Amino acid sequence: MEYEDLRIVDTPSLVRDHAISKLRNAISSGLYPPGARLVERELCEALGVSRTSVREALRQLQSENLVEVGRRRSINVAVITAQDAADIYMIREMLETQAIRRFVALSDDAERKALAAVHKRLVKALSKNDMAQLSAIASEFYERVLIGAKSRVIYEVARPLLARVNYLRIRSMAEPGRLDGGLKEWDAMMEAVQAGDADRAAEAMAVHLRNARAAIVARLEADEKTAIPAKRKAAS
Amino acid sequence: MEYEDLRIVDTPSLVRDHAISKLRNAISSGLYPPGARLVERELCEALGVSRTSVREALRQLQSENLVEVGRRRSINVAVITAQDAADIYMIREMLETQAIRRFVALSDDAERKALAAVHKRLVKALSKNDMAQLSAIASEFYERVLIGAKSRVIYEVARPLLARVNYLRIRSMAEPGRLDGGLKEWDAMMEAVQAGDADRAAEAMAVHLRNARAAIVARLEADEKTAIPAKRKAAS
DNA sequence: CATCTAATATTGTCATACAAACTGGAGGCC
DNA sequence: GGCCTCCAGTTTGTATGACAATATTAGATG
Repeated sequence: MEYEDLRIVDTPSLVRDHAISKLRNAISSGLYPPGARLVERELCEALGVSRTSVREALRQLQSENLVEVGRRRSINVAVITAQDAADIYMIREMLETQAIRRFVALSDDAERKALAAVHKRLVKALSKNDMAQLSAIASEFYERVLIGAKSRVIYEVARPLLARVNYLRIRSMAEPGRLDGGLKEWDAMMEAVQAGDADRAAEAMAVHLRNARAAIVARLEADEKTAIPAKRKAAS
Repeated sequence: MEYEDLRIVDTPSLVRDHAISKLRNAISSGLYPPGARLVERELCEALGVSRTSVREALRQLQSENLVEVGRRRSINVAVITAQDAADIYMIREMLETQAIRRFVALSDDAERKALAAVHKRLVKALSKNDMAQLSAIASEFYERVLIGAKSRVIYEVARPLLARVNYLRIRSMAEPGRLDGGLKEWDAMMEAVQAGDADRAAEAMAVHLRNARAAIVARLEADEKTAIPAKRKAAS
């Protein structure tokens, strides 16, 4: 999920970036669940960095809408409502259908091969019902499509959206029937990409995201109906 | 362009936010042109705040892609290529047509009235050929549409895109013929909104953004052909 | 048991400090 | 004169410590 830059030039790896990616992971994985309060001092200890760095990391996560400020200036993991999820998936559909079209048109051989490899791993994980693994691989698939589309802007806009729904994916894939349906969707996408058929690839992506959206929105709406939790604490 | 929060509760106005909005303005207005290097110490002096605050502000602007890190860690005002601009406008078209549809469906009377008022000011400024003014009002128009669409997600995704092209708008509107064409476009949008015709409003927005895109991309391509400036300094 | 008050935590901001990387120049060398 | 090297000054990244203004909690009190 996280790739170290292997570029020869320039990458003294910043403490801040490390902190950001740790926090992102903690949120994606659900270690810090939606609504959990993030206390600077605790994060300093947990990450072993100074408050300076933690604060800069938080500012960035804030811009990415992974965390939000509560009424009293507290920083909480962002809560995604059913409405939010519906909108995010709608926008993802717009962006990622466009992205996969460009992937078909612009990707080089290595990129297509790499995508196929990811797809293969996906199928394998799918057969094992390993949700966490599956979610991580799916993330990588989407991301590779975005990268192969070779548009800085599309990447910059779509990537944060991916990050925001990351932690929802595990649950959505656990919806009954979602797994099998999912398999066909991934296959269709991959096949269209390899056939170089942009229209079909885009349509397959659209179908996939619409189905994912339906599953996630349904789940969130069900959640919202049952529970209005007042406060949630972070996992220790 | 910048509205102070008038909410009764909670708004001790942070130094950091002040810094962010000052910097945003400086970039939008062209005071800090694309490529200009932003030196922390200078910003501290200019803004009269500590390095801590400046750095946190920069992190945020960085997430918003208004500034980017140069090869050796320097922070520069983001340079937008013709390709970037084309993509940004493509995405804006997707998002803002959706937004104006929702505006038509969901806005209340006050919001429609406010939008009409902005439109009126727009027309006035247009007749005076006051580009800077015009750009600011146009910004407000787009923003009000986004707000009236009542989708947190759409707003969060589209708003940074608006900010990124802000400084380009002045130049694009100066393109010959763009002004008059622009007037018709705005009128069409406003009329459709007031008629409650979502389809027509969306189409008008799409046409408007496509035209704006064409003007800006043409301008940027022309620029890129003539000059490959090595370094640019910030205005003092 | 409800409330008010005092002790404690948390956030926002500033001032410093210092290492590492980078920049620009002064001299020195050919 | 042109070129290279090494030194001093910049700039960024990070850590600390301090302090005011609020929140939150715990306690004391009726």
